[in-house]
Amino acid sequence: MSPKVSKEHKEQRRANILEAAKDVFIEHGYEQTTMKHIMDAANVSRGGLYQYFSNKEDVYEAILEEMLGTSMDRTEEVLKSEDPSYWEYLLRCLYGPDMEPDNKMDPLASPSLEFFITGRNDPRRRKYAKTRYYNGLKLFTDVIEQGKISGEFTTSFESEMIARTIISFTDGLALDQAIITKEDVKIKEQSILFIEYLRTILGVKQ
Amino acid sequence: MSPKVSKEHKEQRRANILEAAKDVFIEHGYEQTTMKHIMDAANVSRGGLYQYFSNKEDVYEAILEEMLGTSMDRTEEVLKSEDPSYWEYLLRCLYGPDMEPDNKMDPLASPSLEFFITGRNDPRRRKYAKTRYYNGLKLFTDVIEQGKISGEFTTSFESEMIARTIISFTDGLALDQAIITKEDVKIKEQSILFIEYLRTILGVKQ
Amino acid sequence: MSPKVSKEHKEQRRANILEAAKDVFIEHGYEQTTMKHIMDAANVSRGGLYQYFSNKEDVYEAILEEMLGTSMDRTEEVLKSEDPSYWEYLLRCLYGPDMEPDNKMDPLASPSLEFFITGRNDPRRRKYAKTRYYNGLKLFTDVIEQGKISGEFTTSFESEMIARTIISFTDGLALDQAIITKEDVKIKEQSILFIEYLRTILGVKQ
Amino acid sequence: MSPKVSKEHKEQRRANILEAAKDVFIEHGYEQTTMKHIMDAANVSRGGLYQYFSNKEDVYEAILEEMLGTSMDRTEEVLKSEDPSYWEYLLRCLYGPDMEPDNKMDPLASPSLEFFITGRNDPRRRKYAKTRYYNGLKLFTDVIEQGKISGEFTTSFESEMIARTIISFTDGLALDQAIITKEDVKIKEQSILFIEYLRTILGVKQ
DNA sequence: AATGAATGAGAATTCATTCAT
DNA sequence: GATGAATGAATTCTCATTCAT
Repeated sequence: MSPKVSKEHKEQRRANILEAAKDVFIEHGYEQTTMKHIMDAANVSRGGLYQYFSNKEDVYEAILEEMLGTSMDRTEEVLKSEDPSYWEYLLRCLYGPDMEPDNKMDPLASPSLEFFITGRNDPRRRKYAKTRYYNGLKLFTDVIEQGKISGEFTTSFESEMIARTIISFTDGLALDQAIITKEDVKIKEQSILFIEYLRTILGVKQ
Repeated sequence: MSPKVSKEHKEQRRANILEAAKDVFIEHGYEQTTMKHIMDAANVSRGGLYQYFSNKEDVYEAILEEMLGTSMDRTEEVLKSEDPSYWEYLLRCLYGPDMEPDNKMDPLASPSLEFFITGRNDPRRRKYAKTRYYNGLKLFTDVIEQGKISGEFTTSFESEMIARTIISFTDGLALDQAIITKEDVKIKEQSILFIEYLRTILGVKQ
Repeated sequence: MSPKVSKEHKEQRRANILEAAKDVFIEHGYEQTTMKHIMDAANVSRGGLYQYFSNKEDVYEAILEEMLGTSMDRTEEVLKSEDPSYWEYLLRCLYGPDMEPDNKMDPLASPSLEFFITGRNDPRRRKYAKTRYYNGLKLFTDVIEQGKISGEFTTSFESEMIARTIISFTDGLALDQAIITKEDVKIKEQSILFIEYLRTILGVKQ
Repeated sequence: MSPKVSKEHKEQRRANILEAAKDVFIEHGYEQTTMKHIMDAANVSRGGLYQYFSNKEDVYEAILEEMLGTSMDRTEEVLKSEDPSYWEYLLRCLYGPDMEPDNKMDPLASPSLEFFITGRNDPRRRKYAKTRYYNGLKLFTDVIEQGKISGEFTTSFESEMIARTIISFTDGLALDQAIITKEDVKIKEQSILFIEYLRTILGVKQ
């Protein structure tokens, strides 16, 4: 009656496939990746793969789901932390715990942008793109709003519009580094300048 | 004896195909478009199409070539114009003659980003992406540099870095409106805020 | 020590599977039905199902076996009954105890015809089809023959040929109602006419 | 501008494929036949075949279309012929010009029945089955009706019901010979008996 | 040059069957 | 005996590209 292999085992297997799939997507990009690539990377048979995911899109959606979940979690986490400063909080959201911009970006950013842009006429994919956008928008808007309330930010600009700018700029950076080269785009330097901009526009009090 | 007429004819035919192809790429996106789509839109036979272009990539490269040419031309044009103000000059580059940002974007931006991002591992495509990037970089850097020299801009930031920011932000905007929706992205409002930013960071003198 | 109980259990399980399988075959037809369908309907695991039947054909053969058995039984039964009239006896065979044709047909007729016709090049299936045919042929021939001997039927036609006609017509009716629609085929009306025909051709004495 | 290969050539090719496909369907049956079989029999490449027919069902529908067309034509033909006798006319419809039943049946009858019965839950196929049924029904009903009017048939039975019987019986015969064997079913003898039946039930006047 | 029929490689998907636990 | 995860063969279908005319 009870299943031969534990449910955890299935979860594990699924997770393994996803891990392998991520690598493949990072290496080949979304469009170029085939189910065969994933099979080979994950060491699953054709049928095995299809047991877990019904097609390539399904695999990628699972990855996105995970990413969105992770980002939500991180957001929660950050929100709970009794950060003394919304400014630092914002920087942490953008550049990680050390608040130091570097030249690294999420390697899944490229295949994700590819997934979204090649599927921009497909409602299903569009929905994922929107979720991703609005998740970010909510996070940044909230932080800025809180900072305003606390008196840390003295800007007269709309919080939401600033939040949008953060996303647009970040996406642009991700896009450019994907299609050109990390080195060419000077992500780090641009980020530093962008931080300056944000500080100014938000009217961050020392 | 002379092939002049026939050559003109060929040019014409090629141009027609490209016009039709643009429409198709705008409608379906780069990946989804097939040679059949182009054939049908351009009213050419299969063989006819292959006489002018050896594959889909070739067609799109021709379109890019034209776009790059046009942008270079526009740059030249603008540079020659005895614009009294580098600031206005910059705005004209970004938002056209009336310097007013609106919600419209180049409809070819989406398929182009798609072309670049899906082909980011292909040196050939990457080269196009780089050319596009560096063309823009050169233009904006030059203008800012000139503005500095003339004393119109009083910034202490590196011209090139500001130029990069312009490109990244613009690309991000283009990307977001492609994958979400014009309305959702509030291009116009974001652009207005971005102009404010530029004005500040460049230290534009009235 | 004795496997009696477990054997009964197995029989029961097998019977359950067959019952469920019948429903599935009736709903989806033979070809469209997959082992998965049967598993789900019977609430058996994949391996469990294969313990009892080695493939879909095997399942259907078991159903046929049962049907043939039932029909033989019914025949026996009817034969034993001290029916005063072979004519009524014949009608009972065709239309059940009340001898009234109606629009209902055996719901397994359709999947069975499908099973036979799609497998008409397979000796194994053909054998089942023949058994079914000759079972019926034997039954009807016997009844007619008996009726002749008893003087109830006064026909000069060969009993076997009339029996064949009964089968062909019945099969035709089953086929047509399967591929068209019960309503469209007017089974009941056709059956009434067919009874008239039989009465005439058999020369049934009141 | 004008096509390289004449339209007739395409028609010819299509017809060739259909001829080959018929043979294959007759040999393997509808379900067992694959596109590969047809490709090989017709000596076309995969792509070539798909240029003419988009899938197996499409191929078979073309065959059916042709059959229905042919049967309609034959009907027209027969109707135009100033046949002196509706009875002979009817026999010609059923058994060809010589009005002699034989053991041969249309070899496409089996795959067609298979096509209809396996697709009985598919509205598209059902429509073909209905068309086929109602075409026949119309033909036979008309002939019988005419025969009644002319006084040649003196039956009091509904023409339509007799017509239905003709179809059901014919279909039953086709089915049985498909799943058993021509020899086993004694088509010729059954047909002779059926003619007797029809003569009686129609009240054919000498 | 132009045509469009023909080609075939490659990707996706399904499902019967096996087999380790 | 039972389970259900895993396998892989078989098939469908699409499209870029070639090529005879």
